[in-house]
Amino acid sequence: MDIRQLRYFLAIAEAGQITRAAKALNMEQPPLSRQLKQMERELGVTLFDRSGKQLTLTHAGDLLRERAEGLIRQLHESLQEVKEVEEGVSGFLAIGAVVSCVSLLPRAIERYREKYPQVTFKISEGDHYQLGDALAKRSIELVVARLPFEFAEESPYEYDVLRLPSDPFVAVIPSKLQPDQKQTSITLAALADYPFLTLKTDQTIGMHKQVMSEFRQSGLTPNIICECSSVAIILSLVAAGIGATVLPKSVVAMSPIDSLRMLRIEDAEFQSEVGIVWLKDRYLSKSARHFIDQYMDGY
Amino acid sequence: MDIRQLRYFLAIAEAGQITRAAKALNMEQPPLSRQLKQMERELGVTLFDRSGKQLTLTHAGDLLRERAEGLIRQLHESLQEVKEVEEGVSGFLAIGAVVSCVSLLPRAIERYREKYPQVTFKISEGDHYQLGDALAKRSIELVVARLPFEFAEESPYEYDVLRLPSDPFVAVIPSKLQPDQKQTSITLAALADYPFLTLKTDQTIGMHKQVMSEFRQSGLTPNIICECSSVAIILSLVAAGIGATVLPKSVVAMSPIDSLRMLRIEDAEFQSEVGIVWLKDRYLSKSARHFIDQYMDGY
DNA sequence: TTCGTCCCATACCTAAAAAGTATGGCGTTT
DNA sequence: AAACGCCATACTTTTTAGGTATGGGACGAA
Repeated sequence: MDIRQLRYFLAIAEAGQITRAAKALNMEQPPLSRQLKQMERELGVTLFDRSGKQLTLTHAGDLLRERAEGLIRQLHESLQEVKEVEEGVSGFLAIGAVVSCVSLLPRAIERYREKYPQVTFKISEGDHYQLGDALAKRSIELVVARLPFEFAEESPYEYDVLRLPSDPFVAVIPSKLQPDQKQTSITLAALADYPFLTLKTDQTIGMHKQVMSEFRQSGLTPNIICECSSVAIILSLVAAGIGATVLPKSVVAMSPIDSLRMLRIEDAEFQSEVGIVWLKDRYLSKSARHFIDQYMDGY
Repeated sequence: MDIRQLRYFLAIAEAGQITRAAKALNMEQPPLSRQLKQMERELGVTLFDRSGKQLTLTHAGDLLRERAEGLIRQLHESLQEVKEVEEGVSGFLAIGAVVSCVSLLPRAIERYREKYPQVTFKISEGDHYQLGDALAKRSIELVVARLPFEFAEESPYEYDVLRLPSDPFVAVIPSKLQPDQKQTSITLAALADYPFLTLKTDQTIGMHKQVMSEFRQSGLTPNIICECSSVAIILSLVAAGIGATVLPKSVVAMSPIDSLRMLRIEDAEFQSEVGIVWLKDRYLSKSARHFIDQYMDGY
């Protein structure tokens, strides 16, 4: 049974005769007659009562008419839905982000949804390793992360990257250890005097290395008293006065807390590169492309 | 977009590759490749991500898979339903009956539903004229009526008839006018002495004529004091003692009332022929055929 | 790295199915 | 009775799907 045959059948049912239906379908009468007959043979069913001068539906035919109308309507709707997903105006977009970048998402998503209100999001958070894995498994399409995006010695995948405006590192110091309200910056050397907290796990070590190398270039070695695995932990420790740390500005700006102060670092060109990362030469949904394009256009 | 293509698409989605799907479909790989490509072109949609070694569904493809599965399932179910209606195991059966025959329906329907519990009924009641009209308009398929089934001088339709066991006419007499409890029969002559009620309207005159002609053959002329249009009216008038009448036995037996008595008519072969009537050489649903067959088998 | 394997895509050919044409039969209408 | 309208059949043409041969690209093993 074929969609075309269902259409033919409906045309005949509506016209009440084959000749007129054939005209409506822009075809000749004999092929239509044949299709109807074949359909009835295939189903083992009499669809029309031909005994009168006018073709009338049998009970079976009337039921088929109802069902066929529904099916054809549903088919159209489904194809329309599929097209919308393809065009990126509907469907969903799965994005992953490292903790230190989640603060960038709300604004981006808000902007995106202004243009494509039908698109929903699936956001996951993880370290570079988890996110790279998720990309490979295609459970997410885009990653927002600190650059460079590396999660293993040698990944078998290649990535495309869109660099976002870089995010300057700032010093984060407990208010109680830095009572001078007017001071807005600090030197690396002064910073190295504080007990130091760093964001580091076995899996995510990139930012830690970047910060350390900056100190090392100035001949300094901070006194690391704690390695923390999450931003929430490190900020709460700083707020409690345990020590100071260095974090990308956007991370700190997201959660302003009275008990800690954010200071510019005077003597270092010290920035965290942030980027949107995706698998190179792999299929990217239109939704994901739109997300990227939004940044491309923006800057 | 074609059902076949949806099947192909689902096979590919399930197999994860075209070659294996082609094997499952008992066809070669190139035609399947082409169909998929054509489908994507037709929809303007990328359904599979071919960049990996394994074909994976895009978001649009995944949506189409869901929809296609639903559509194909529904199509099968619909065709199955249609076949069931054709076979007469499902659907409905529209029957008309004259008032004096409705008493025959309950048992017939009960018996029918034992065999075809999925079939529902639409019953309408009317005179010969209305029922013939309904047959012509195909709003009913069968009529149960007194024979002969004639409703106009010349009907443009021909009918097929299945005669049912004939229904003897009985005299119906008010208990108060016939106090002898033991008497079970009466002569035409005795009956003609009662004030007579008859079932007759302008449209339905058959039974009246039959009864009158029977009296006439015996040289009797009943004293007709009232023409009634319905069984309910005539029975209530008899019960009230207004007069006597003659009705088919089944009609009276249906509603036994203390205040009236039913007597066999001794000296007349006096029967009402009952039959199932339908349009000759016209389509009859299987349900209707089954209904007729049930009587054919029964007797 | 290179070779072999697996899979998809393309080009070309064959087969099947659908559409078109011509025509005849049947029933209704005038 | 003749004319018309509609359906059905037989036959032809066109379209579309399916099959065969083959090449290119990715992946894995040697």
